Amino acid sequence: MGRRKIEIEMVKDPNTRQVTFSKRRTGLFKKANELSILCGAEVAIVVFSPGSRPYSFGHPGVDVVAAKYLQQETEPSDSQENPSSGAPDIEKLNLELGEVLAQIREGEKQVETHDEIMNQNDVTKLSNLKELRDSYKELQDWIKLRLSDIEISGYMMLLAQDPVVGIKAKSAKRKRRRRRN
Amino acid sequence: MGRRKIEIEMVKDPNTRQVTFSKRRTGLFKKANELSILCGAEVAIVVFSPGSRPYSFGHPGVDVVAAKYLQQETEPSDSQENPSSGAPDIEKLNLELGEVLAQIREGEKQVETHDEIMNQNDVTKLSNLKELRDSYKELQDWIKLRLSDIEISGYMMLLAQDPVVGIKAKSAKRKRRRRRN
DNA sequence: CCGCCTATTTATAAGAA
DNA sequence: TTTCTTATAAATAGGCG
Repeated sequence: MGRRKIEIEMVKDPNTRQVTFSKRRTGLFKKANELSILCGAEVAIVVFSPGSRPYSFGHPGVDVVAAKYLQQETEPSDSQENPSSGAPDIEKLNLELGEVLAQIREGEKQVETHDEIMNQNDVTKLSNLKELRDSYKELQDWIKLRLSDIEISGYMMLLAQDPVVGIKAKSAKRKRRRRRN
Repeated sequence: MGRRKIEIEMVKDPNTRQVTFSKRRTGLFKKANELSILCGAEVAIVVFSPGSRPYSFGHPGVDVVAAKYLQQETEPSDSQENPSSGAPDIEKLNLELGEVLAQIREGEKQVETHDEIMNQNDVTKLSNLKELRDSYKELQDWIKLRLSDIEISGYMMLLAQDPVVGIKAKSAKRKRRRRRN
């Protein structure tokens, strides 16, 4: 969304990368804020800049969202389960993965004929290849998004050990008055 | 960014709200993914839908980002501090808050003359009022974004108790081979 | 809830301050 | 690093299946 289209890949120039990070981080937080307001959703974000500087956003507060998450993971049977993020349909995912692999293979085959295409000076095929590469990249992104859904459950299991109980926070305002039943 | 502009406020119709949530959550995660790729940044997001269903995104993994965050918060003196998210310039924030309050007052004064404006049938003033209201809303959002930066430090303190040690995950594939040093 | 589609609104890449 | 501006690329509201 700028003067010109850019590929979604590591920005090489360190300076430009930093600028891009700043601008996009702002955009990301703004989106998160809008999501929380529009839908009454709770959001928590943590980001590390290229220089490893931490940034974050939370509504109504990162700690609140985290606590809720932990609690939910601890007792998923009480209220309702969450197949969507806790355990997305693995079967379906595998199927989709299979399709993706097929498409990737297809793409590789085309890449092998790269030289041939260049010799043919066949612009049409060349653009086709580019499109394919793009769609492949999109697929990668899509998969990553789906996979991240899986990872989270592990993450939560990870933190669910000793929930929001017995904290010895020394600066934050903790308003933990809930116990797991 | 759609057929028509919408105000950033709770979407009333539950059905529409859910749809909006789904679409925007996808968009948010996509943005997060792009940010991580473009800038080599690490990102972790946790979201609760209006129906309290959890969703998340993480690159290279929520657990990784979290661990790094905790570690950094635990020993901030070693590498470098982070005034940007840990403790934004309170002084500056207060100044900006003051300006905002002034603008709000200004806005309220204008609102008081609302009837008068209507009687005057002065469209120009009316649109001015609307603009002002909008900018006010934007300011609120902006402030919330800034304030959220402050909250995070407390959150990290909270989780920093017992990091990534002694997990008993039972479903996800945990690739935890890290110990705190 | 997911996909597709289109008219519009937003986000943002570049460049300069 | 934040701000501003402008030209463009992207996201998404509303509708339909």
